[in-house]
Amino acid sequence: MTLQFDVNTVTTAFDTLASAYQLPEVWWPADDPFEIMLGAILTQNTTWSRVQTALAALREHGPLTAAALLALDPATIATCLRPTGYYNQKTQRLRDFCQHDLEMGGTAGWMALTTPKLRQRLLSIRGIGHETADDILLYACDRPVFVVDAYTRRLATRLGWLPSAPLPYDTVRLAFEAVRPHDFNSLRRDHALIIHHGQQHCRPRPRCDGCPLLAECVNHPESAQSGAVIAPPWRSPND
DNA sequence: ATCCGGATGA
DNA sequence: TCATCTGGAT
Repeated sequence: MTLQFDVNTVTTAFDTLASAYQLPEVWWPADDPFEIMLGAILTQNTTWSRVQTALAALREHGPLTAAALLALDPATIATCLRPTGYYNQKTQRLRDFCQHDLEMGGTAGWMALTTPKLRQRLLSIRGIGHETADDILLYACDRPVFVVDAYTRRLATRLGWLPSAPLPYDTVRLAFEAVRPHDFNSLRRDHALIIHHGQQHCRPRPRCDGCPLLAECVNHPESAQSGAVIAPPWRSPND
């Protein structure tokens, strides 16, 4: 199929989403950058509400700082992280991250690095992959990066922007960064819009009723562009 | 490709 | 009961 990934197509879609959804002014609320970093690690493969529960539980045992968290018994941390799932794994990851935070000299140390160096350093930490690193860059460190998550890939594939075969993370990130504004506020909004849209309509099993992007979705029969498509894979079993 | 866990809502 | 959840390491 012919892919359409040009600035006009992408801009139109984001503008449509922005008109369709009212998002909270602050998408990622937190008291400080360190708390955002913790949240970025804990939110892997879980819901945001469960991360909030876990962070609240951690706060019961002391301030959310690297030193205070490392002073806690790992079993205590694990109990707090239980609602987020993978609690043993995440306890280790959280402690690893706290160790790195201390070595960096805290938030000021992170902020002093250039974006490429910061990303490189984050990716070297066990438990921080591309998506988590970019969440931290964008939301904790105010860097203009486009975060690529499962929602992004799913939406872009269904819209006909990306091939169904998975592309490397940075390939997708750079493709979006080439067509989106390079300021962190815009990119935060983009990410928030994609997540919200992915939860409301473009779910693993899509809810196309009322989807604001129907007209631009090559995978939808009612779309003006539906001629470009292959059989929508998710329609085969039932539905 | 598989493992790592459990809460929540439909 | 089933689907989904702001992934990463092996």
